[in-house]
Amino acid sequence: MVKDSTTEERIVEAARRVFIQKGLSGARMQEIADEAGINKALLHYYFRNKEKLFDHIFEGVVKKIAEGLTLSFGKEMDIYGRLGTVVDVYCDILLENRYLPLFVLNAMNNDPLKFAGVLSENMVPVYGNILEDFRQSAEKGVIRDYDPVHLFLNMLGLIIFPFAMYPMIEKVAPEHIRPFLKNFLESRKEEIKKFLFNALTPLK
Amino acid sequence: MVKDSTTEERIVEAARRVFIQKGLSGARMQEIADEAGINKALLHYYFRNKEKLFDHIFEGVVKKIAEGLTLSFGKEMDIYGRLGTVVDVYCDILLENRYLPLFVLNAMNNDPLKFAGVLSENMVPVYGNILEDFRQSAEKGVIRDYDPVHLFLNMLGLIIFPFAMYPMIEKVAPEHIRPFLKNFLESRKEEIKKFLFNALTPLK
DNA sequence: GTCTATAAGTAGATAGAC
DNA sequence: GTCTATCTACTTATAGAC
Repeated sequence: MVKDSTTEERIVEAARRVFIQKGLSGARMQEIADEAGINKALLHYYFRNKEKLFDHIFEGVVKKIAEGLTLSFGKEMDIYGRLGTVVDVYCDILLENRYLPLFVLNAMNNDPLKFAGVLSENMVPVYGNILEDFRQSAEKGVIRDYDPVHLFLNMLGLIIFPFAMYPMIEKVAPEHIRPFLKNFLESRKEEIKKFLFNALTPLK
Repeated sequence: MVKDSTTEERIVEAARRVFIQKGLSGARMQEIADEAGINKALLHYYFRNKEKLFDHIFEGVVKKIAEGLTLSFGKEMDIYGRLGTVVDVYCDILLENRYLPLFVLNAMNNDPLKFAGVLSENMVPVYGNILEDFRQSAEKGVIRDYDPVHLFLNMLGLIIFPFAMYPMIEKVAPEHIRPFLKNFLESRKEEIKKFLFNALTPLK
């Protein structure tokens, strides 16, 4: 509980922690209130009900991810430079919060029609960009010929899945291998790029 | 509700459907009872409480996955044949139930210490096998030189992640592209193998 | 084994004082 | 804005008849 911040900010931070870890149905308003150092009534004063609070958190999370990715799109690059940046930025985001993938997937799974709007609104500009790059690069022969959608999902899987698994790996890892785990996640960036680029580079 | 099966069987089937879709905290005993065509009291008669019922379902799901994978390990093959089989079998399992990845990940996330035992007990024999194969093949130069653990996670990400995303894609897809979606998932098998093998095959 | 009825506890939400 | 106290509804779990 950080004291020099507004009540609303503290609520949002607390709610983010709890919702991200436990999901909508698993989270308790009481726990969020405790984390924020206030009481339940005040949660309702600021956000009316649990659902609205969750929606607010979800939108914030998605916007932050999209924003991080968009910022990395400024400069002109070839496809490999660009994908390298996507991998790096995405991994950095996930390194900071490893529960994000499950959080987003679960929300989408529970109420797709509701959250699809938020997600596509924010992510389509980013993703559409990459897809178009894949298409053009394949045409020019700069990368091997894959279906762009498959290729795109392959990349997301390489980046996101290990982070989605990580929280559980971390908790069940025997003591003597713990020190290696942090390095392991850090090294994923380079490993993903190596693997991805090997699959992409034409034989010629 | 299938009539010619024991009550316990119907409970287990109903519970599997509901738990897999909604998770532990999202599932309601009432809904499971309704799905099974019985009443709540009977659930408790057979499984004492919600937690024990969930544990039973989780173990069954993990065992079934492990079993499917193990069966495919009978015959001798080179690494590419073997990985091809793993991809095919895994995809077939996930095609039948696309909610499986999220279900397992969430359970592990909620209570890692509890479910780690079940998971490692069943999966380590299978996964250890593949890891060892990676190690030896890299040594022999049959595949490129990757860290086996990274490589293994890469493969899992390629296979599992798109299926984990699929339920939501399906529900938000506009009408006119629906017909393509089923084919898309089917075609993942071949796309994964193509991508994976391209990344693995040494340049020489 | 299966049911109805109900107990016991929990969670989200509100009323109203300060 | 923030609190305490409380309401209402829901959920798991049990008691007890058949």
